[in-house]
Amino acid sequence: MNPRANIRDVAKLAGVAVKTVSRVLNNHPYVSDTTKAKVDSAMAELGFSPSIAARILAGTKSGQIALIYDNHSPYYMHQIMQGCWDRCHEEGMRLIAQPVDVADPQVGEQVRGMVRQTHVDGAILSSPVTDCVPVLHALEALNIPFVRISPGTNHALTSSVFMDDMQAADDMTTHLINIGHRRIGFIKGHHNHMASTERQAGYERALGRVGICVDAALIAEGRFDFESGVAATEQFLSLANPPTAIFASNDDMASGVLAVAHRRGIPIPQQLSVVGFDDTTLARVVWPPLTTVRQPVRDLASTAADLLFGEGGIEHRRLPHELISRESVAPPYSPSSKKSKNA
Amino acid sequence: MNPRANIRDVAKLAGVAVKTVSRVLNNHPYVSDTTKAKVDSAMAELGFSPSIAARILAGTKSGQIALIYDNHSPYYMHQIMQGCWDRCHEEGMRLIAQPVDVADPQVGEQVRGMVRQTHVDGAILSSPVTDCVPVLHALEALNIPFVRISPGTNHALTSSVFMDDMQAADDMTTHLINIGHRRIGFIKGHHNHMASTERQAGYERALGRVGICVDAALIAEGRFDFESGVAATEQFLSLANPPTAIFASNDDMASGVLAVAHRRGIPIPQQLSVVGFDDTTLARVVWPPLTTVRQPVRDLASTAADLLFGEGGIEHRRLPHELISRESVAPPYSPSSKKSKNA
DNA sequence: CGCGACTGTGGCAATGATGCCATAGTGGTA
DNA sequence: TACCACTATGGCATCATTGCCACAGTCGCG
Repeated sequence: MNPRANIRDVAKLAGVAVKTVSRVLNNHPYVSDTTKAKVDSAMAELGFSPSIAARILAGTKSGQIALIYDNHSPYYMHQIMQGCWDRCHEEGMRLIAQPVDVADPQVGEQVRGMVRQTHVDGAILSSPVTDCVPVLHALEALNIPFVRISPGTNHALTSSVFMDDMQAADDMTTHLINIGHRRIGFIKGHHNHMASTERQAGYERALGRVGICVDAALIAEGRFDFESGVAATEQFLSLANPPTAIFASNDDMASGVLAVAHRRGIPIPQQLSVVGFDDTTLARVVWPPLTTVRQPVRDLASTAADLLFGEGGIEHRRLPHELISRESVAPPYSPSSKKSKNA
Repeated sequence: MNPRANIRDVAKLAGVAVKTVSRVLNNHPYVSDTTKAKVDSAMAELGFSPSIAARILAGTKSGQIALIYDNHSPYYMHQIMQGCWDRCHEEGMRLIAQPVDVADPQVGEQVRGMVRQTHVDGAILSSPVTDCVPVLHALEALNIPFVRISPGTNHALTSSVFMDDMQAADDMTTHLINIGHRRIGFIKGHHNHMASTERQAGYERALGRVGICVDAALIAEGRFDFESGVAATEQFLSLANPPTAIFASNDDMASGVLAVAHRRGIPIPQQLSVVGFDDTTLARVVWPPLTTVRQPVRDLASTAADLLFGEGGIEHRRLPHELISRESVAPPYSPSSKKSKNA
């Protein structure tokens, strides 16, 4: 229990060379079982743990990877971190979580400094950093491998993991159509997330397939937060011919829809159907629980770590989404006669 | 833009000794302005950034601190991280976020290994790690400074930042009493958080002050999550004489109360008042928005970092809480006659 | 004028682990 | 038998920076 035993102390106690201890630490193949046992017990006795600093300095790998993010959704990031962490832990890697500000003009320089300082072996990028050009340039220049979670552009550049946002939005929209909705409001996500565009495209594709024209009045800007969901809903409900269902691009905004509906005394889902996207915890705790698309966030993150630790070839992995039906959807409200009117 | 310029390259280009460059890097007092300028421009030209690995190895400080946590509330942790991060960033420190499992018998050993490996200069502990004995022992043995956020025990041990949980719960309970409530259900927090006990004590103190007996049937176990809020509420509402208000020890559980009420068609706040604790984002996005106690989480975290960077004397800082009134509270429901009955 | 305090700079050892090369024993094979 | 490949281990330089000590010049003061 020496406050700071080093590899030399271990070597002395075990009666072997320093280099041999190093081999044991790194699971080098050519070490006899008896030697390994001696070293292991010496390490245990001294309470030894290797200094990453020295390892970085002497070796070529640091055993650390960075998670670079700029996402303001706590639920989402919590899951991303867990997924990365779990996989890193299994692999004996250390994870360095690095928040950045993609709008900061210095962001590339900042990432570069971080990588140079910490000597991380690789990086995982979470949206919207995945499409932040200065960061991508910096990482390419540094020549370290990185994997992107749900990138929107440059798919060929690096390995990536993602889900099919367009198909998922299409599925959800189709679900609403099948139930009978014809006027479906859509709240876009933050414009700096590529997924926003994809989800909108899926929404429009589904409408187009059944011959419903896209009505610009039924598409609102959003920023993935509660407040923008509220604003968009106010806008929709003030229309002469308001939608019978609202599809928000994430659960936070869908909660905003619910809040406005509650305030106005609009029963959900009887008079207005509401659906979200992501299936964060939020979707379960609001009232009514939200029908939403499950995005396998944690799996995306751990798969990203997988790819980073893997062979190194560029690989793309699509993970399946799932439509989660809860209680926020019902057939459209019809006072008496059924008149469906498009555009 | 050499991929890896080192301090020697900088020294050569600037025409000074390596040691002088080191002084500039560390803002050492005895460096002339002209020398500093030469060195700075050389560093800029080479795109130099110092290797923390070498710095750690050679020096006594690493410029890194650890945030050790085991909290399953994404909102809470998100704010804690932000607060720590902001303050560290200002100070030029690197923050290493380290999730642990306080229930793991190995947790002490794990923390010890982490500190030894990363050479962190100090640590910030978030509840419930603040009261995890193996971790406390490990950190003491390692002899590094650490600050605890909202610790429940051993206040003398280290610096800490906290709020007055008991007083806050007392304030909230008193608020409900003042509005007219006499039967107030209380949902406890997770037993491994010391704040749970404090909050319960505040609740009981407030009741006691106005001569209301504590009714064991009106106190339910909880675990700080949505589901336990649901369970506790079901239990309360099945009583012959159910409470007219429910005080949940955090916002997640309060959301559980709302969900049950909505499902049963109980109008809130007209027939049941609901209050939470923490004032996380959740309190604003559920319906109706929750009256709750604002816990200054982010400030707690940045203050913790402050204390860690500060003089080193043991110091305790209490941050103020605030009662946030929203729309989940109203006077108790009285069908016709007003009969208040205690115990 | 001489001494001490302060300012500004340089040289060298030390930090803890790995990379590369060397060495030695062992077993199979032409 | 000689040779080679493979297993198992050791020795030493090396990574990039800081701590400690030394040294030179300047300034103020008794």
